[in-house]
Amino acid sequence: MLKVILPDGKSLEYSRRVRPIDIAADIGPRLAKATLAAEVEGQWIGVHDLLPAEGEVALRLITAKDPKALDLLRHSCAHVMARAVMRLFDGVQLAFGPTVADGFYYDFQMEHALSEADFPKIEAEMARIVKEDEAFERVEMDRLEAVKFFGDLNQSLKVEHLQEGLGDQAAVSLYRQGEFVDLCRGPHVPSAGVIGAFKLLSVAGAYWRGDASRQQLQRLYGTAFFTKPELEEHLHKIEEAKRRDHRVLGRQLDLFMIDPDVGSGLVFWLPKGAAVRHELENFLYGELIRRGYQPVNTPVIGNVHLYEISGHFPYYKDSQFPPIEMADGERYLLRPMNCPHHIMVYKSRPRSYRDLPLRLAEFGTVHRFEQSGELNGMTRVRGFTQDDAHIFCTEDQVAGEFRGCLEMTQFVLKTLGLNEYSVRLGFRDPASDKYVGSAENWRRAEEALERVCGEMNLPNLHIERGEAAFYGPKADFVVADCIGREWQLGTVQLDYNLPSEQRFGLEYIGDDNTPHRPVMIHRAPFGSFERFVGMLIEHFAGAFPLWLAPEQVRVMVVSQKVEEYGRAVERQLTEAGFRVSGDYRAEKIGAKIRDAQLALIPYMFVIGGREAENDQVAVRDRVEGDLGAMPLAAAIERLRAEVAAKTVKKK
RNA sequence: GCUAGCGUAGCUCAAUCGGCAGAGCAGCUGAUUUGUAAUCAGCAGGUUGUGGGUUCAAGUCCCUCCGCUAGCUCCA
Repeated sequence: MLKVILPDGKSLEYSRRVRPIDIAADIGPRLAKATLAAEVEGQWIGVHDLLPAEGEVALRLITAKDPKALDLLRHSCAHVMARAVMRLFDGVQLAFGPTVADGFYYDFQMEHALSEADFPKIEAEMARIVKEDEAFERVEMDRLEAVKFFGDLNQSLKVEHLQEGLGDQAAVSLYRQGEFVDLCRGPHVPSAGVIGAFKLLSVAGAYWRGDASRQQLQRLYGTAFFTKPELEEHLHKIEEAKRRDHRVLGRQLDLFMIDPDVGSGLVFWLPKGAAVRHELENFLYGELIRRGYQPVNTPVIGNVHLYEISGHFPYYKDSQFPPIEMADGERYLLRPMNCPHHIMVYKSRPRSYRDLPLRLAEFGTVHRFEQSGELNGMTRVRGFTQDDAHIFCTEDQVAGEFRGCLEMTQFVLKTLGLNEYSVRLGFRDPASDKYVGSAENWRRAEEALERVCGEMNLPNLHIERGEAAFYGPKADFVVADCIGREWQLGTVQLDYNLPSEQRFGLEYIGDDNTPHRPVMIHRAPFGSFERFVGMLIEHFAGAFPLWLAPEQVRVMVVSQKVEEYGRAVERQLTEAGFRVSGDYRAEKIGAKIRDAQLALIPYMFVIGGREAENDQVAVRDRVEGDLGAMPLAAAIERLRAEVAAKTVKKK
């Protein structure tokens, strides 16, 4: 006898083995039709899966209204896609087919190279399968039995996974839909007919089991929704996002460029982009001074010997610009990071505990030879400037300093209105051998970090094992770009390694008159100016707040008759410290306004005969429109206040 | 680096089966002197990413290299 307890407290009893679909049917035929899955003791199961023969289970029926139901639908759609591909092409080996943030993919190994030209054909076959509306069916199997089963089907990737990838798991589950069957944990929607709308999006390569040394599979991406309007809205959103891509806006707004003749991944900051960066540098510099940092400037190249001591040189050899060898045999490396140089500043004289914490800051330019396929606009480049600093402190000061770094990063992000980010604690993967330093140091560092972060109110704080730097654990501020890719911006990293005996052997004399070892903190609130500004362009869709706008005001004359007064206004704005330009073309005022609107200039000062007579300007706000005429002095005061407050206007 | 796709004027894009490289915007010149999102006319702009091949003929087909895009791998 099985007792099924429903969420509303009612219960049903069964003396035969039942499935969720049976229970839904007993409650009502309409519910049976709408039920996609069931939740039993926190686990989702399929509608056709058998419940236990006896005992008591709490059961919740899942319909399309459940937010997680979309995942279920997409995973089922992935199976439908794989089925269509297998129907259309020969020799298809199945790999994995999970859901991702906005859709799903399936990996295949097959002779035919898939391309977008194949999409209509595959989509048509998928539509046929959806129309056929066959049920998904769960099959349980002993693992060895499954090895034979997939072996008979010539699915060698599945056999390999069953033999090597599943540990000592004894039984596995398969899902079958018509002639298609795959190893799958499930659950699935009851039948394919539930899939209301789907679309294939792209095809790309992916390594078997994410290992670059193994064979490459073809990964087919798609997405699915319960209804067509939802799909269309999603596709529309993707189009909108493309419009705010920093690479597109960077060109349109003349912010930056990359010239392949100079080198891939090497960014030119054009005058307008440089203006934005300059404002950000000023802002950060002020914060550094306020928070007790001491700015330094250090060389952008250094003797290879230095990086051998730090351990970077042999370790990251492949992703560095190769060293320059001089006639005397000395070798110099374009620096891939600033830390060793700041360490040399620390070492330039004996240090006392009274010097600590020593906070050395530098907008330091570094170069790394990233693989060509990893380059991306401003977000992944080969030369970039970090808003870097290194804090040398005592063991006792670590928690407080680390906290200070996190607070500064939060302050910076808040000032810019960047509130959508998550904080990732990158810890060591104990199974890997890529880390240096004693297990004891790692344990201490990770504990300290977790404690400090836990005390603060950090958004979406989560731990990821294996995400640590090779020398210590870190806290990364991760922001998603307009098409959903995640980028690490700010970072705070703890380092017990570089100060150690094996590396630079840093010391300070304590109040007990004996030498002690300092701890190092690496931190960069922006990460790099390149990546940060790339994200900011997308965040603001190119419409920077007044204090950052490359061009803050455009003066425009209604007629060239008042050009003289216009130029006087422009001069006064320049003298008041604003970035300003003037439009004295023989165009209609409507055309000038349109051009300024498209250039996303925050303020337009319109000047005609009336203003010229009264020493006024007609102020137009890019977002709010015409604000009417006011004395020039009042307009300047208004702008000053807005710049000082670093106001971020909601669109 | 790997897999796939793409590369035409400064930008966005055309060019049917391999048959005279073209438009809009931007630029320049002239006219127009304008009141809150596009005044009109004209001019100029190209070794179709590079190098090679096939062909009577290549933007179009094939190969090489370079670059870009998506994903994978990587990210001190």
